Amino acid sequence: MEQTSNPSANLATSNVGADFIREMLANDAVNGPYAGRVQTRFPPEPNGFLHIGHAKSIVLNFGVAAEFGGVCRLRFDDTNPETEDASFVEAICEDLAWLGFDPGEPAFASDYFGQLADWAEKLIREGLAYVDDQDAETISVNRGNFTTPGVDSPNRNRSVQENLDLFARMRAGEFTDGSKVLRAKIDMAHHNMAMRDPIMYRIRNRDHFRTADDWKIYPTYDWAHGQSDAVEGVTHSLCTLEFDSHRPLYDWFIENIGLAADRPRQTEFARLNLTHTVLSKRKLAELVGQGHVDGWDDPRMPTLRGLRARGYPPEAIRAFCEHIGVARVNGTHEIELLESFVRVHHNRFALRRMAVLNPLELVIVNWPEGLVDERLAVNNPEDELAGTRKVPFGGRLWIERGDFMVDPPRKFFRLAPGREVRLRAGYLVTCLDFETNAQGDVTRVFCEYDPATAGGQALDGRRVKATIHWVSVQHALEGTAMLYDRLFNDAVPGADGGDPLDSVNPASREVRNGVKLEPALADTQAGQVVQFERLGYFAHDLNDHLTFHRTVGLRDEWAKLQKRLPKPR
RNA sequence: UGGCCCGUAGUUCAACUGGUAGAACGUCGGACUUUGGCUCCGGAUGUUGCAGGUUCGAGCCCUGCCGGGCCAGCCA
Repeated sequence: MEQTSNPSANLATSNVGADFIREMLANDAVNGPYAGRVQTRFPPEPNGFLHIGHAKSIVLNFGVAAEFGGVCRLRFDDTNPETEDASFVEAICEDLAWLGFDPGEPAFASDYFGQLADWAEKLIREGLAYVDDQDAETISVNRGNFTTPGVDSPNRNRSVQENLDLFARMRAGEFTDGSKVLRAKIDMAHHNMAMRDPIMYRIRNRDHFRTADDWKIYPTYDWAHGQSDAVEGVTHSLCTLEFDSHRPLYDWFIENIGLAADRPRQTEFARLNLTHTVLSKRKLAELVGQGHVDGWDDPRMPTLRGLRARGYPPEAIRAFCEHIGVARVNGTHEIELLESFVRVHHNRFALRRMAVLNPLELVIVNWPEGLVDERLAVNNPEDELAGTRKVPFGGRLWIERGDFMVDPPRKFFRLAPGREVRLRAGYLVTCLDFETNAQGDVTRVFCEYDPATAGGQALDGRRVKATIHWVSVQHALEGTAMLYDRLFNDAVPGADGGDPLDSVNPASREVRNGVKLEPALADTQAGQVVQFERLGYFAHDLNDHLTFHRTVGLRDEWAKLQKRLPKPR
């Protein structure tokens, strides 16, 4: 065959420095048994929602297939009727599509139950599988442990005829759950526990969401996965590191069934871990179950649905997954890196709006009574095509409480008595006075504006050190802001050996009602992400109008400075 | 305890397969700025887990330690 006609062949020499999987693919394109063909799969179990860890696998599997001119299929590993159901199939397809990948016509391991059973019979006939009557407990004990070999089951040497008969009756539903299993006959003394006569089928007299009551026996992961890969023509079966010790078994099944040289091969890579969160289905379920979050789609959850509600764009998630690459080292990525990708995307595309989260009233003492000035504000300085909008400006404005200080430290550039600042897209104002209540809290700030600075520019060229945002009191809409902090206080929850949930941050969400919003915010669509100027990116709630979820804050030099400065009065 | 996998800046990855260690994020400093954002420029950080060995030369090869992860579901 002429390799020059193979588009993948060119990649073989141009992938120096690529990750180990792409290097393998490039090499296989030329030297492998697949004639340059690449086929991968994304194999979720339909018993939970996709999270960002799955996104890494999706981006890898679909990405690599596309790069090498191959295909990647979505296949549901639906081998356990006890926990799986159709609603998850739908949710997973939705989330996959949202991430930017085509679920196509998904495949199901259950599509191959018939083929699997035929192959199982073939192994029985060759004396490589047997029906075991021992109960789960006994099987477990007899499997031995790391230092002691297992002991053979008394049923290990049943005749082929008897095994065939028993297996047929298992299929027919003659036995109760757990009373019998089909096991591969490999080696009870194998140093790899996965090879000590692993279970291929267990009896479950229970309806499956796709095959209904067709089957009374269900294949285990080990028996179903590699064979499903083989049926579909998968060349490279990419999975996570914990399956490393299962690879010999994956190979054993494939080889003993007698599949051809272009059979699938398993390669493991490190799963994704992120600081300040958890990515295990079990722990995620506990967060929901124990009420630490509102649900699987809570904006604090690392699920795709949660991230979507939080305002994380699929583009940023994909870019993050591509950036982190793939290796065999089990590590933990800093959540800040993901956030950085989120900021990069929104900085480019999010419309700028003004909102005041912690309002303080500013009165312009020389503002003409009753005058409303429609100021023109830029929608996105990073995108001229985003245009401008009008923002009403009056004599009473809400400003951020943190933008005024009675007795500011040297590095504070914002408003203070005697200080002049710019009101974004408005005017330059100088603070003349302020008012406090009985507790000494500032209740109002009095300023004088310079009428010659409309738009925010002084004709005499004088400069101000700060620009602050504002919302007209008279025109302000009231909304709700959900301010999120890390879900877990510990960078790596559970690293100390305790329960990861022990470090759940009880203050991971602050609900701020009565936030002041500029009128244009009324037009924000469900799910749309805007930048509240100087504060951060906020995603409009999917259902509640004028409720915004803080996606991520802006980088904040002042906040960093404050941490180093002595506590101000 | 046994087997397997893995150790390179704070973090995650590179280093053309043996030629003297780089990037991104973070961090620090500066420039610019109608967002203390963005952008731009610059700095710092490594005994390549440790100890030997092979070699003219080792992050790459060998040996031994140390540390971490995974494995004893009829979960995946």
